Amino acid sequence: MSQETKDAVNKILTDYLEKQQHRKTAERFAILNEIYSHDGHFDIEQLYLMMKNKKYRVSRATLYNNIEILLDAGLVIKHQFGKNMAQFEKAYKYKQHDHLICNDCEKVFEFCDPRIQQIQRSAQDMLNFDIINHSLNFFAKCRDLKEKGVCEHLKK
Amino acid sequence: MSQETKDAVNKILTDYLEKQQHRKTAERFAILNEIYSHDGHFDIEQLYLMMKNKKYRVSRATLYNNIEILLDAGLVIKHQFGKNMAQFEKAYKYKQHDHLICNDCEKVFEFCDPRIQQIQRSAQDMLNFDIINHSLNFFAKCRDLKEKGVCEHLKK
DNA sequence: GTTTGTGCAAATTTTTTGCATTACA
DNA sequence: TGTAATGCAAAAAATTTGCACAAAC
Repeated sequence: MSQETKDAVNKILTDYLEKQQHRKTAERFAILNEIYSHDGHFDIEQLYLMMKNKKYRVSRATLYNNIEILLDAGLVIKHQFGKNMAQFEKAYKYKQHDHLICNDCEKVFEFCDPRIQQIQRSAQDMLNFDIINHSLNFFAKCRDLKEKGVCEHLKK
Repeated sequence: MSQETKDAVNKILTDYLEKQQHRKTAERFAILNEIYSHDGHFDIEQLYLMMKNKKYRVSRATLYNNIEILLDAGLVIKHQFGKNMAQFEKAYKYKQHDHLICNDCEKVFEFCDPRIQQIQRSAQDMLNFDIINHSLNFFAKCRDLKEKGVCEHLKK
């Protein structure tokens, strides 16, 4: 990640922790750093393994505790793609996108559609909420698999 | 539920089971019936408890197995509202809707917006899939709680 | 110095699996 | 009758909790 992004997310976390009167521990910044060093989705176990052999090895309990803080600070977003295991993703300056999950091979594809913002505005005004984030998942079957019996995704 | 709906979903399940060459067991129809006897969201444990004291008491394993069949048959839809426990809901002739989850009290609100269908069409054509269903969740903070310090939802 | 946060291991919760038994086809 | 489905209990997977120790403030 770029140095600007790195600085920006560290500042956001610092400000958040001060505002919430939480302590600025080394682990919290190490976790944030690790998350922002990778693209794509991850779960707690993957994050644990990624950090395990690096300078900062943190316990799973600490990861579970701090992912909540990062979620609340808006630095991470949480996904539930149908499996019973939460997936996460960095959120800062990472382009808004949603997901299509293949029912056949379970692969996750991304797409963007600005119209979701309009739906969001309507919903929050109707129900009198301020929407912090959203999760839109489409569950689908591959046309190629249905029509030709094979598809590109299953090969990989 | 109305008798027509009852008949219709039983027919859908019968056809599905025949097509898939799965057996038409009493448990499968009992589970379907129980699900269509209630409105709202439920998890496997609640379904288990609801059936526990009735004429059909089924094991949790059977519920887990058969909810997959009902999902695949399009008779039930699955939600993940942020907790690590899947929630389900009947799907047949139940108006399409999505959910807004309050980050403060965890209550779930429903809303409808036909524009989601347009997004769905764009996404499936771009990625070459046929979308079977979708899940759109908004996570939000209550304006009343923020502005007045109290909100209607927390009282209940 | 106080108190929050961390690490570890144990406990809990949710879901899956193995296997003997039942019952659909 | 052969085989898929069920029930039960045990196992696995994911997350939470309790407590002693470490480290922010």
